[in-house]
Amino acid sequence: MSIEEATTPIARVRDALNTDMVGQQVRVQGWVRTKRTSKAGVTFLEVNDGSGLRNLQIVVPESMPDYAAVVDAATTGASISASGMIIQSPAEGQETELRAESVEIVGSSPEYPLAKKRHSFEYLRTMAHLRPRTNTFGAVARVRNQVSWSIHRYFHEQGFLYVQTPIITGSDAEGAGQMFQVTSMDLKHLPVSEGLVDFSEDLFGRPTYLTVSGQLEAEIMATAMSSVYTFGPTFRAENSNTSRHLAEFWMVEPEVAFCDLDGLADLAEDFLKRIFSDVLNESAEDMAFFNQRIQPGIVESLERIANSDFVRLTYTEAIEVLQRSGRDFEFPVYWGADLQAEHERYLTEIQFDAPVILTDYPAEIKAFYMRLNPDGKTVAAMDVLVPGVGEIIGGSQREERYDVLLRRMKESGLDPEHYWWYLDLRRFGSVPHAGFGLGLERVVHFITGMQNIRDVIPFPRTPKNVEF
RNA sequence: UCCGGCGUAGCUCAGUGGCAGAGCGGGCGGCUGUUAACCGCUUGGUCGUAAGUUCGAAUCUUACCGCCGGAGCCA
Repeated sequence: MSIEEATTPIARVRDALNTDMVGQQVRVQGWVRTKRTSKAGVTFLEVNDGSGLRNLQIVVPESMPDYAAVVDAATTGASISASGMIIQSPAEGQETELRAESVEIVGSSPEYPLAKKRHSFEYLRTMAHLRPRTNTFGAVARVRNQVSWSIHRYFHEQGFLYVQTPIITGSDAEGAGQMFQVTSMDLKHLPVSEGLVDFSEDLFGRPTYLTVSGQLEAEIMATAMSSVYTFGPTFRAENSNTSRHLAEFWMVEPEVAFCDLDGLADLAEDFLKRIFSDVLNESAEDMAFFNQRIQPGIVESLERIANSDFVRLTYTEAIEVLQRSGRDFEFPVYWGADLQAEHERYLTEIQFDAPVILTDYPAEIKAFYMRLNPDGKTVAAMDVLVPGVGEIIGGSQREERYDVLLRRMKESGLDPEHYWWYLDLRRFGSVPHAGFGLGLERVVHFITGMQNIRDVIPFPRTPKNVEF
């Protein structure tokens, strides 16, 4: 590389596609998507660097030094660095192109396994190290980034404090499924005392687990800082084999002091609408791609949702709606039964065709920390259901009354001594508070219209899948 | 974990008891300011693994492994 080339400003592909750049001398670095050689003495390289969906066409003239060698090595997948001038393209298909004066092959790519054709998502999952280089997975990565930013921005603007809750926890029943156990002990030589593993030998001196939720710790922070949220990885050791579950996923959990269930539902609705409109505005190109190639109508659907009220009804009302529907459900509908996927789907896809916020579930089917309603049989719980994906948010007003919480804990078979600090929050300045959990992947799943949640996280962890 | 479906060329799939196939990709050649390029030729196989039935198995049976879809659990 000459000194002149080294000092040429680097342009991202996304910027080089802008007609404002015409006449600029730039260097573009990226990976070759396709190569087309014309015998008229010119080769076209389409290059992408992840900055956007569209590729930059680099026109390599035969007169360029090392033309034959460069063109030979610039195969699909190769990384290159090209210098030249951005010009207005004389041909159809793109507004600008780079007229190369020099092209350096940074890394060649013989026998690249991803052909220039459509691959099944199942096959691409076996190529998780290369699939970010495809249009679909590049777009997913950018939308996921946009959603993450939007989440932080929303809460920041609302005056929430971003707090970090632990990933390793000593609580063995946070109320959300099977947990992964964490240990530093040698599993081949476990210290055993009276037939049981002696955890006093373990690093923490007791059994520890990967967190399934940051909620309990977020409640601690909320009862000091008022409005907080966590945003981090969570883990479920369930043997779930579905298109909607992961063993490791990212969850956003706001927790708000001096807030009841109505306030929480308002927050959830405002929050979701904001994410949807942000993505539509700021990832328009990628969303147009999903709309065209993945799920026709998804853009219009998101626009409608962002601009209309969510349907709100209580569990009891939902049961009545389902019973009146005349539908022959596989699982019977009666008060006290947990709603099945088919019931949720009926409500959100057929009855209302909109997001639905269901509230006030029977206490028996919900967690111990949810606030008992005055009727004594329901709790102030809330699920937000969206068409296609189902439950996207689960939350509740928390039980702030010491005696009620203690009783509910015992009824759930939990040892109050393990939750002494959680109970303490109800002894010292207790306050009504509420919070919810939103699965990042569920949101991206819904927004992109991708069929499988394993395709909206770069490195999915599911049973028997941890290669990358 | 349960139910159902599927494992055949690098990829997507056809072949359902009698010679192992197509399209795409790869290679070679032609053509072209090209752009899902196009045209011709060509390459390419442990039919998931193991056992069984049969004169003969990719095809039928059994077990196992893997993948996909649905259900449950949930976000």
